[in-house]
Amino acid sequence: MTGQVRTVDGRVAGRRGQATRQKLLDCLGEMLSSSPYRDVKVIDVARKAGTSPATFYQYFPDVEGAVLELAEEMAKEGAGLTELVSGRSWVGKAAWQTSEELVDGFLDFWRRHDAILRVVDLGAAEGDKRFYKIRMKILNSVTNSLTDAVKELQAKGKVDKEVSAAAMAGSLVAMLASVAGHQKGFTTWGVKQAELKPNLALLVHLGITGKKPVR
Amino acid sequence: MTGQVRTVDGRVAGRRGQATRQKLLDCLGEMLSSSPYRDVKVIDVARKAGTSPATFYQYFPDVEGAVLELAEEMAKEGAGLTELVSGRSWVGKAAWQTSEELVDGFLDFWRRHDAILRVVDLGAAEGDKRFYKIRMKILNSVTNSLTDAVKELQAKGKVDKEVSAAAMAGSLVAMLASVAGHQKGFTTWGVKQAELKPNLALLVHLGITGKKPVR
DNA sequence: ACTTGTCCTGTCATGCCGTCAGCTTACCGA
DNA sequence: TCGGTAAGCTGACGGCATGACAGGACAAGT
Repeated sequence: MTGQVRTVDGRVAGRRGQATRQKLLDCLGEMLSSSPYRDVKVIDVARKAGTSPATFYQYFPDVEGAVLELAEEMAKEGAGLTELVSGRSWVGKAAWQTSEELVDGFLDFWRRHDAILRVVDLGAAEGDKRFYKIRMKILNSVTNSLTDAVKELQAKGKVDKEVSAAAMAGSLVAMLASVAGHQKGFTTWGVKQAELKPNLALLVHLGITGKKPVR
Repeated sequence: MTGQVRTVDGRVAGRRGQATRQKLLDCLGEMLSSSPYRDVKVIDVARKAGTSPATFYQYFPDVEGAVLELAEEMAKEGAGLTELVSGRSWVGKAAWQTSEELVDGFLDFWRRHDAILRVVDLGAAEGDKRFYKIRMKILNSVTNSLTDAVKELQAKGKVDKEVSAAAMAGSLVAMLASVAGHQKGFTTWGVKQAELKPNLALLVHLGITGKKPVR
């Protein structure tokens, strides 16, 4: 289904080609971490990878195209975030643990990929469907699981029927994503990581179960 | 305090100068709404304003500098967001109304300024202190008020002492900002505005008071 | 009309973008 | 071993954005 990796002009990439392609992607990732997105130039990425701009254009249509590729890679790993929610219990003490682990896992993932996620976020906010799709792919893995959790609790009568499961899950995940994206900001401002996490977990718990946690 | 408006080379701008400067800012704002940040070029802004690139550089060091100016303008208006929280009641039915109005006001403000806020968000996430400061200026007006509200409730013994007021307020505001930034995304996906707002209000209420709302 | 200071633009050097033709390298079958 | 073929890379080029400057246009006061 994925087919082979192809160059822009249609050739199939061999071993060597894939290597340089990957090197370009790696260097692009580094550049994104170290300088503003607006200032990342093809020529810099190429230089950093020890090759020429022309080579870059052989594998990617432009910087944006390469970023999409990078984001795609990350999204695959992001699918694993589902496991932070699915199959977990949202009752009693276990619910608190579930909340904490979800927050932990989420913040960690975001911290590891903050540079690319920033750009994906921007692209999605600007209305670019390709970026939006990738963002969804990552967030949905968690959102859907959370939505199911809420619906299940509703079925048992433990949560008000009025609550829209999807909206609630979506809002919580958006919160996590946003806070994760500005983690550095929070700490610079004076809120410590140590008190940030429990509060996020508390909000998640409140949002899903509608009750204060039992610790 | 603000002093006079000055050109890059130090001259004070007169009436006519201020007009073209403002026109450039307006056009920049439009461009930001209609095309990706990365693709906004000085020459396009200048053309749209019916002037030349050289004129642009007389008033702003670069695109980023002009965006900062635009953001500064918006931040002034954003200070008014405080009134959505300060002096409101967080007890009983009134608390629900306060929550709803806060969400309403916030989403509305964000929708009106989404293009610039996107860029400010990006700049802040990338670690640019100037953008970060502006973001804080806007969010703090709400965050501080919310923090006070939580502390007050804590003093009355209505909210657990363990809760970090600042972290809670910060997380809620981050959530609002994030959801606001992806409003279009939510609707495209299938969550309607009508069910999004009550759920956000519910989360705000839960976060601040720790209780389910009385409607 | 002349001066003064503000305001705008033509022009130019510089540097990045994106493309192409052409060169080198690796692989493969005869 | 020897082409043949496709993959892989780059130098070079026209085109366009950037950013600096000097000089011209304009308004207001004298």
